[in-house]
Amino acid sequence: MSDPETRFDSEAYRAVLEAVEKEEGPSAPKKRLAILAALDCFAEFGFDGTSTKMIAERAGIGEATIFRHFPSKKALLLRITQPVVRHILTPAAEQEAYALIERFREDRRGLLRAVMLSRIHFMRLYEPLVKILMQEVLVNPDLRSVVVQEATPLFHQLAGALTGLGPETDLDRERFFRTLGSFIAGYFIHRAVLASDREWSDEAEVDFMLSVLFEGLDAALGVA
Amino acid sequence: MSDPETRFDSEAYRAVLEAVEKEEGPSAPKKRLAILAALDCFAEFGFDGTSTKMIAERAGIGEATIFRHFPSKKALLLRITQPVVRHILTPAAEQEAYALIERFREDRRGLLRAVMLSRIHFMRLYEPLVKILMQEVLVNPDLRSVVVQEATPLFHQLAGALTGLGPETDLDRERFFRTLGSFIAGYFIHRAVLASDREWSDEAEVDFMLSVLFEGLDAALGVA
Amino acid sequence: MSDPETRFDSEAYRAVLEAVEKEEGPSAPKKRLAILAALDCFAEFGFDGTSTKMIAERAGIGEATIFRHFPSKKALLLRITQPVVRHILTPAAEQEAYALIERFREDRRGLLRAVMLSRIHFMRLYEPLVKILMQEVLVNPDLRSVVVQEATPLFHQLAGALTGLGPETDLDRERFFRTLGSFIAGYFIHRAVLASDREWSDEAEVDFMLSVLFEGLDAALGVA
Amino acid sequence: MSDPETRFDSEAYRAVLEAVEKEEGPSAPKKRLAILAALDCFAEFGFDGTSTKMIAERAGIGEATIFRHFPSKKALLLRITQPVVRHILTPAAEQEAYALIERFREDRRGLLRAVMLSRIHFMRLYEPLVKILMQEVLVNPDLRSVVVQEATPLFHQLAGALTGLGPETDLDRERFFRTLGSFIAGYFIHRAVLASDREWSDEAEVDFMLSVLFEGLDAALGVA
DNA sequence: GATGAATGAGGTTTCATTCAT
DNA sequence: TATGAATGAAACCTCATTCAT
Repeated sequence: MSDPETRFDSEAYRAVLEAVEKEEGPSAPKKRLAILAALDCFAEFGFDGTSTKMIAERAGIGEATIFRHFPSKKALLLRITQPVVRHILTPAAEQEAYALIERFREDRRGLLRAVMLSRIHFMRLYEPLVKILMQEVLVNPDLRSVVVQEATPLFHQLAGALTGLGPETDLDRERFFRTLGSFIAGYFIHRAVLASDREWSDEAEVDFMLSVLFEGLDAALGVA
Repeated sequence: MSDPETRFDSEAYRAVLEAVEKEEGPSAPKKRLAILAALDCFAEFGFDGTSTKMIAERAGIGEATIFRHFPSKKALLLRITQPVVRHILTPAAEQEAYALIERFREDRRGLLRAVMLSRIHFMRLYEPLVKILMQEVLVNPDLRSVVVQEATPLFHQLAGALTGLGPETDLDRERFFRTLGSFIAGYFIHRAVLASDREWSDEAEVDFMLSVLFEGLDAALGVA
Repeated sequence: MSDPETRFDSEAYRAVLEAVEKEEGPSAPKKRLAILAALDCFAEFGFDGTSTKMIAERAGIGEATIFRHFPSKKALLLRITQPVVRHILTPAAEQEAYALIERFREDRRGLLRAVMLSRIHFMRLYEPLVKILMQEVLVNPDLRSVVVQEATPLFHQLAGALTGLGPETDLDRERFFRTLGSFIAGYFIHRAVLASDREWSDEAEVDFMLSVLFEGLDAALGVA
Repeated sequence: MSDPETRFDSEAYRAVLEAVEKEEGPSAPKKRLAILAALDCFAEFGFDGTSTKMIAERAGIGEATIFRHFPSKKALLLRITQPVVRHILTPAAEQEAYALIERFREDRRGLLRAVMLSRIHFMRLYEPLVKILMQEVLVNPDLRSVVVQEATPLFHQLAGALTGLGPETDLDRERFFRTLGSFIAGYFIHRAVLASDREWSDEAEVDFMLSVLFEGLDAALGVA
């Protein structure tokens, strides 16, 4: 493996680090390496599939150093994921949502487009972390409830803006957001896991989805 | 924990057993218990989060018995998942696809409805196994390629029947199936992971999705 | 590996079987296979390096069958080695020694030659078993004392015949037999372990050794 | 068992440690204990007859500590035996051989005497290790080839010095060294295994052997 | 702050052996 | 007689974590 100092020099890793340090203050250089290597390993092998030895090796540090900075392996996971889930997913997203709602006041399609693109951008930005979350959510009830709790208010806020449309019920909203969430999740899974080698235009993809959503499949296929 | 003999007496467990035994021949009673307990644990804790001791305890058998029937823990995972992925997902699904294509010759919407319902039925039937697959696919390259390999021909077959519609390209097909796949995956995730306590009508859900797909979101919300 | 029925069809294996059956009476066919496979494995991997599973596989029988015929793995070892050590090494050798002593009454060199050739023949005949003994003697005190006990009377008997020669002491005798034993053991080790692929003439080797013993190294090298 | 710190305080153990540390650098104190205890156990029970738990107990350390210093049990064996076989058996012996050859230029008997005494001294010095080698050489092909490889050049070198004597052939040399090797090996086996309680004078033994070798058995027995 | 050394607990797997058929 | 199934005990080895330096 390459030099640990340069190995993690991509946008994704820097973004997670930034989020973590926004909560914990600036960290010692070896702590940063530990965070980045853990992020990398958890995403690749899963939490239980990663040993602290692997992290230490990939970070180029001693195994004991990890425990200087984090009380346990589980804490390391949470100290990496929570800041991103909390500080990034929620408040930033909420702020952003306000701004978008303001900007696309009457333009529902434009609003939806902006939301989807921003969420896809987010997922691309935090790709390794999102992979970790997807795995852990299936297995770790704590993390599951954190994600659900943090994400729902955002959903409800958007719901108000996006739907002003005739006979809506809670069931409808839920269906609507499930549909929206599915699009995004499915898009990410496809891109990140199954077809990670191909390059796509996010904008074209989103426009296709919007065509389907607003005009139906036939129209979308005719248009795309 | 309840009596192992009756603990796994649900449709889901029976279906997986049947699929496994179709490949390996009928198995000794304790081997069956091992399979079922492993299925249960892997789905609940993930592969790496499950110890063979846990499986043995949940199955009510000795730990060594597992290794009489499976050469390793990894092999146990594959011998449970592969038959379902292979014998169930593919040939049965292909056969079924033929029948459906025949039956809904001119009725694209009807065909799509039938396909979605059957896939959702499948996911419900093999729920624990599907959970395992979702986790492992993110982490286990072997299983990943098995899934991709087994699933793609089915996709391509359906593509021919479902799309006969103006200017199609490979890109369109892919988008179309990603959209379809996302719907189903998202639906399953939502149902199985995030809102596992609620009861839904699969039919109503699918009809909503079809409305969106064929007539667009507004029409769907107005109709649903 | 080849068919177990024909795999062990060599002189060495037949000789051990014969020795065992002389003590225990004729044995069931699968018992014979167990004995032969055990002989084979013990010689190749050592007693502790051989598992009952390996024996069963090499014999083409079920693992449990071994325990039908032998109460334990250790007993299996003893029931193979003891008959050969007891009934073959000792009484037969003693009888043979009598005969040789009679025949070579005045011819010490001829007697020694006959003894060495017969012992080398014995080691060749029971090659796998001798390998087993060499290993176990280093590790298994029981077997060690059995071998020492069984072998010493034979040594003393020969001593009387071979040495009638000036100032002998017990120390001399011991040295003499150590020298003799070393020749044979070293010859066997060299042949069986270190240079198992080469073919030698036992007679030429023994004649060389005898030259050394009776005339000294220079004479031997000049003669050989 | 006695205190591990003092248990292994004999020349034999110190010599092996020194050889190992010459290759690997100085080792942590518990690593040294692990090496010594392993040496002890392997010599007493054989490699397969020794468990890592036994080693840990005899060393007075935790079982896991062994695996911090050696990647596997097999590696532990090799890391103990190889340095002795390599650094001691070969280069030192070669150097020594040069010196002896120089010193006993015309005195073949003196040279042979010195070589035998030095080899016997070596075997006494590394007694437990030599026991291990004798066992493993019969069972472990890796070690077998290491020993053969390391030992042959030394043999050939000595051959040139010792034999300058009329009609020699490769066959003669081989026989000669087999004879020599047999003497030494047999002497060691007798001393270490079969009659470990008795005390001998190495010098008297060697002189007896040399008498046999140079003047023949009768002369030797008359002289000894 | 950083780490090599150390380890108890626990992981997967193997073993010799028993038992039901 | 023969064996597939079963297993407690123990094998080798890994893990997350602590501690002395």
